[in-house]
Amino acid sequence: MKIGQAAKKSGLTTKTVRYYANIGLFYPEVDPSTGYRKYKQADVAKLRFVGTARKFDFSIEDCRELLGLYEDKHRPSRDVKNVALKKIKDIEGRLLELQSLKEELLSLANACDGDDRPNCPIIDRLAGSNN
Amino acid sequence: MKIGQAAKKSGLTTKTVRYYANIGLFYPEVDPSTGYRKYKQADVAKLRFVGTARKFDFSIEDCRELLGLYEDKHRPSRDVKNVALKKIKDIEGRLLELQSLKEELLSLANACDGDDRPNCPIIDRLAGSNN
DNA sequence: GATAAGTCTTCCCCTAAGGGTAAAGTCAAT
DNA sequence: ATTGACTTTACCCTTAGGGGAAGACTTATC
Repeated sequence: MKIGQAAKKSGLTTKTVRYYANIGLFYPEVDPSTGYRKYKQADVAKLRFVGTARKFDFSIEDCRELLGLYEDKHRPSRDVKNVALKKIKDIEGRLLELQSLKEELLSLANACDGDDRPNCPIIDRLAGSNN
Repeated sequence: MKIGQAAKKSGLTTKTVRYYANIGLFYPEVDPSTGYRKYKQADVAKLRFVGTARKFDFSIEDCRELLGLYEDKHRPSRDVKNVALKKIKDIEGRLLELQSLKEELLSLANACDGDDRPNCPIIDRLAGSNN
């Protein structure tokens, strides 16, 4: 099938599908006479796989690795798990950072009257009255 | 003072300071004979202000707005608070997303033996056995 | 005054993951 | 043969700067 239908079936845009081919995430067959990319069912499965992995916040490079493991029917599940655990660590790090950021912003916002008057602890904090 | 010292005093890189001038976050004085940017103490304060705001995850455009409020000694604190509240909403959204992502990844990772054998619920999930 | 080191300038390319658009070639149906 | 939908490559755009080159300037030393 051509790229449009492969995109539709995989839930991606043609732009994204083309991008994945360009960066060599995997190479679809190419009709040499027209230059059109040709996608098989297995290719659509790979696209869906990558699309799902992307939703799980895996980077393209992670996806490249995961796709390799997906295609290797003899992979050690350990390898997959390691990729997942690394991503979990990453997410946990960001969670902590965002959490503390939110805390401090909340306490600043709570301390701010939010009225017509100019006095503002948020501005004060950003200006460095507390570093 | 010249850009290098202003950068040092504000804890930013010269690259960043120059960038802020280029995008018009604020315009330092420029010596017309040499083209050198000249920073005053007040400019360093602005740089520090922006630097701190950036650590709070405010975008450059947010910083532009906050800087305007910072300089306006008659701003309504409401305006500042609104910027902060919007950012808090934003962060909360990301927190929820990351949280649920982490949950699902964790349960997948827990379900994966992580040994030499190929069977892997993580791969299965990404391949769409559960959408 | 000359020269070397350090600092400044602009300019261009790079990042992640595509989105938007244009020009040109192709396919299917009329 | 023509129309309209689809495809191709190619270029610029996004965030917030980082890296580095080439040339101008400054400061210190001789």
